[in-house]
Amino acid sequence: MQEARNIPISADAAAGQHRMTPQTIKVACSNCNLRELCMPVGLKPAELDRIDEVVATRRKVKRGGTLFRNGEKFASLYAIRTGFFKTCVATEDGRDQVTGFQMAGEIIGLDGIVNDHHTCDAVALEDAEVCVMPFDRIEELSREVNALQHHVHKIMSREIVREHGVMLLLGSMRAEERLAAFLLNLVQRLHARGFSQSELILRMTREEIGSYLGLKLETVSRTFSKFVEEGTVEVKQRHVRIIDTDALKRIVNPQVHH
Amino acid sequence: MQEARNIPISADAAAGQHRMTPQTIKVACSNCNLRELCMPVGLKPAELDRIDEVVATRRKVKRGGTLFRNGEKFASLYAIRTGFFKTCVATEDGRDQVTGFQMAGEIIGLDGIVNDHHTCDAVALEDAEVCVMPFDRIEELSREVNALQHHVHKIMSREIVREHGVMLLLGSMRAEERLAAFLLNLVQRLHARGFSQSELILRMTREEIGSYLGLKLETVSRTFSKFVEEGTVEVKQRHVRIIDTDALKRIVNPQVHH
DNA sequence: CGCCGCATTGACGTTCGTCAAGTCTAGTGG
DNA sequence: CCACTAGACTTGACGAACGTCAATGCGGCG
Repeated sequence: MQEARNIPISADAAAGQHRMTPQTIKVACSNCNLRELCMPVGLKPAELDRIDEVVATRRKVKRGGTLFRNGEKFASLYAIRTGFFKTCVATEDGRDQVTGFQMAGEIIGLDGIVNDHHTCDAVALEDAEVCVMPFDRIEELSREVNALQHHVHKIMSREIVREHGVMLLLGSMRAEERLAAFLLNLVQRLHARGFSQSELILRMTREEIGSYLGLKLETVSRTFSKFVEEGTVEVKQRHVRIIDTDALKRIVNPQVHH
Repeated sequence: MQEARNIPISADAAAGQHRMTPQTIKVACSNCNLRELCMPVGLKPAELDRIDEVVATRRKVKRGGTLFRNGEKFASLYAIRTGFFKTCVATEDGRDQVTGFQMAGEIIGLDGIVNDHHTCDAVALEDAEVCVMPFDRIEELSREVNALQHHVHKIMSREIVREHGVMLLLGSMRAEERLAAFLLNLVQRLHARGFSQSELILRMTREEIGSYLGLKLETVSRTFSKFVEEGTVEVKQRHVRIIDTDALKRIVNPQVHH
C-alpha cells in the first residue's frame, strides 16, 4: 500500500546539502531505485555513468509549491524522485485545466523546450524532490550517447501518445468512463512502482480530478458514490480501494459483456 | 484565398518519379517554399544542405488514403508538402477521436517513436504529398548538426503544447468557444502559409470537426448557424468567411467586453 | 474545541446529444 | 442536358447527462 512520505523537507536548502542517510550514499542514477522507470531505462552500465553527469542538482518542493510556472524561463527538465505533481494550463480569463499528474520516475518540463519558456505550472501535491537536468547538458550528452538520444525522443513521444489518450477521454467518454479510466491508469502506474494493485491514496482533490477529466467536482463525487453503490470500489475520502477491477475495465470498454 | 489543388496524383508511383515542372528542379529543402515553416526553420545554409540528406523519398497520398495506420511499424517522420491530413485514435469499441489536423509544413508521425509502432491513423483529407524522413537518419544527423537536434526537440515540444491547448478546449470550453477557437487557429495557420486571414475552405466534414472538438456533428452545424445569425461569419457549406474576428476572439476569451 | 477546507448530497437548470425529417450539392449516368 | 443518387449538411423536438447552487457532513489541525 501507498503510504505518506515524511522526509524532513527544506525546499531551499536542497542543492549541495548532505543527505542524512546513515551511509551518506551519493544519490546517482546508477544506484537510484527508480532507474528502471526513469531516465536511465535501457542504458548499459557505461552509459549509465554518463547520465549521472546530466543531473546537476536536486531540488525539493514543498506541498503546494511550484517547480516552475507559466512564463518562467525554461532551462531544465526534471525527473521526479519522490512526491506527486500536477501540471496545469490556464486561459486568460482564469479557467484552468489540469493537463496531467506526475509521480516518481516521470519527467516533467517538456513543454518549455519549444519557446524557451514554460507554458504551464507544475505544482507539488505533496512534498517532493526532483533531479534537475539542464537541457543543454541533455542535448550535449545525447549527441554522444545514442541510447540517451533515443530515450529522450521516446519520453517526448510517450507524452504525445499519453495526451492523445486524454483527448480521447475528454472528447468521447462519459463521466463514469472517464473516472474509471483515470483510476485504472493511476493504479497501474502505482503498481509499476511497487504499490498495491487495488488500493491507492489520491494525492489530489475532487476538483483537481474534475479539472483533469473535464468534469465538475460534484460530478466526480457523485460518480465515486455510484461506483461505491455498485460495489466496484470503496472510497473513504482520498483512500480508494478497488474491489472489482474488471468492472472498471468494462466501464471504460463496454463491448465485452463479461 | 485558399484554392483547390489539382496536381495530377498517382499515390504509388511517387518515389523516383520525375516531376513534370518545366525546369525539372530537384525539390530539396533548400529551395522548398515551405522552408520557413517546416523542418529547416532556423538552420544556416550549410546545415540546410545537410538536412536534404534526411529526406529519403516523397510519397503521394490520395484523398481518403492513409499515410500510416494504428499498429503499423514506425520508421519515418513525414513533412507535409501539399495537402491536408487528420490524425485519429480509436477505442477498442469503435469510437474514434480526431487528435489533430495537419497542413503543409507540419510534421506527422511523432506518436510512433515510443513503441516503434504508430498508435494513430493519418488520413489525407485531400490529395497530398509528403517528404519521407527515416527516423534513424534524423537521429544520426541530429548528432552532428546541433541546430537540427534542437529543432527536432522543439517540434516535439510544440506538439505537446498544442495538445495542452486541445485539452483545455475539451475540458473547459462550451461549444461556441470550441468552434471559435478552432476557426481562429485554422485561419491563423493558413495565414502563415500565405492564405487569407478571413476566408477559408474547410477540408473536413462537420463530423470530423465535431470529433476533434468533442461535439456531435449537429452541434457543430447549429453553432455555425448561430455564428451566422450573429453576423460573425458567413458559411456556405465548407466555405467560411470570417466577418468579425474580434467577435470570435471575444467568444473564446470572454473577459473583455469590447 | 472550534474552525476551515474538502467532500457529499439534493433540487433544479442548461447544454448538448439523440432521433428524425428534410435540404443542398456534387457526381453519375442516361 | 437533365434526372437521379449518395453523402453531407441543416433544422426541429425531445431527453439525458452534467453543471449550478445550496445545504450539510466530515476530518484534520491549530
